[in-house]
Amino acid sequence: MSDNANSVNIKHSARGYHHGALRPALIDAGLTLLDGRAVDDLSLREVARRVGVSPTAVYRHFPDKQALVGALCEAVANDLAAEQKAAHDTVMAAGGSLRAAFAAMGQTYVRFALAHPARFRVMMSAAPPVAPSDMVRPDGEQAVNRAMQQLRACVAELLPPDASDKARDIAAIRAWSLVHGMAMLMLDGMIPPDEAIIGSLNEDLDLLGSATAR
Amino acid sequence: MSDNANSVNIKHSARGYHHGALRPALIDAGLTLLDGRAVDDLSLREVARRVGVSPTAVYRHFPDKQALVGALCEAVANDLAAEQKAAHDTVMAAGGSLRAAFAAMGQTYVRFALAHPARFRVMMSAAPPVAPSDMVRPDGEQAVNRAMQQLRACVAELLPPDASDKARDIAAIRAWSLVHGMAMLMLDGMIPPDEAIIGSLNEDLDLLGSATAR
DNA sequence: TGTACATCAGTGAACGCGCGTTCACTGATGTAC
DNA sequence: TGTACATCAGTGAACGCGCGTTCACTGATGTAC
Repeated sequence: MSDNANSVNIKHSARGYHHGALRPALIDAGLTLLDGRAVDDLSLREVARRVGVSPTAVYRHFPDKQALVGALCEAVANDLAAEQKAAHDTVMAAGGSLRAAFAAMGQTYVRFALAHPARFRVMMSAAPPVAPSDMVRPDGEQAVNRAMQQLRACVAELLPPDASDKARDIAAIRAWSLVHGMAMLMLDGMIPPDEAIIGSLNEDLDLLGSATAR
Repeated sequence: MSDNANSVNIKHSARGYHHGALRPALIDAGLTLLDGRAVDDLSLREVARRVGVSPTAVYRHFPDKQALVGALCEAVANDLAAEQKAAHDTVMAAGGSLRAAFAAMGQTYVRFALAHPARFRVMMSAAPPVAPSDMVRPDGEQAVNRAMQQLRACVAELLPPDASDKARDIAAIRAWSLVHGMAMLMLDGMIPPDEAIIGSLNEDLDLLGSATAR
């Protein structure tokens, strides 16, 4: 879905696109444009332009710009989830430990962020920053969280059977925080995007896993 | 500097502000406006408006908007550094361990982000997101890093004397990543901003300290 | 102490820009009889 | 098979908006003689 397919020229008839073909094309164009632009520099008009369609046409498929961005967010979350799953499965298929598979997922997370900074950021913008007054999650942006279920599931398996649900939650949050923080600091240029640093996650994730087992 | 001082009405003469008084007032107004707006919704014109000055006046003190934002970034970094130092010193003064002081700094970091989401974000935007082509840090935005020296210094003290420089770097990066990731995930509404979760940093930072000591 | 003058922090009007969104419309597609 | 018609995904012009930045300017301040 996020493949760099040249989404222009998929017109097939004078009418325009085959039924339902414009929506995925718009999402694809949006993702492609995000490789080079900052998140806030992405405009509805630009997406339409890239697909070769008038800005108005977008409104046939999304109620407004926010909905378009929401669709982008979901697409990115799905891509990341797929890459994480692949990393996990590859390690397991090669006879690796569950912990090794867990670490591989974390490293995939960071590498994904580095490979697609703006996509990664738009994914995190799904849930709008908490407003000062309402800290409650506005729900509806659960695509990312769905993607994170894998991580939770993996963490849960790493913990001893008698671990409480709360212990599992905390462990997952710790792991996600570590990996997410490293990704963000690298994206923001605060720490160098070195593979050596990403590699150090192997040990950390291990630690986080065993530590919470207590 | 970031205190919520009412920066309007500091005019003293028909001429306008006392020599050099506008610049800090603009920074102060910018910080205040960031409590309620998203980072990208902050405009130069709005900052000027709040101080009660024409947009053009800003250009007497900053070459362009980016310079204004850079000044905001630096101010926030200094505020955070001050709060971290205070947290550290308070623990130490109460006879706490160096590790406890270290953990207190980390928790202060997260709480600061929660208290001032947009300020925190503008601080991280100091270094523009790494462009696809040039991964090199554009330097000049070292205010944040200067603020992080404290953390590095504290981590260094926690490590055994024979630890290599690289080990110290990695340890500091781990700690910063964990704490930063938690802050960002909370700001983005991905995990609840619970004090219980922030409290769990006590154990984690401990672990990171001892783990890297190996 | 007074006058002439350079400095410089402000003003206010204007610019061009791209944006998200709305409107009335067009014309091909697919369906009912 | 042919005709009438509803559907609906597109068009293109237009809107109002606030933005960052520029321009020529004004007028108080501080200094030199």
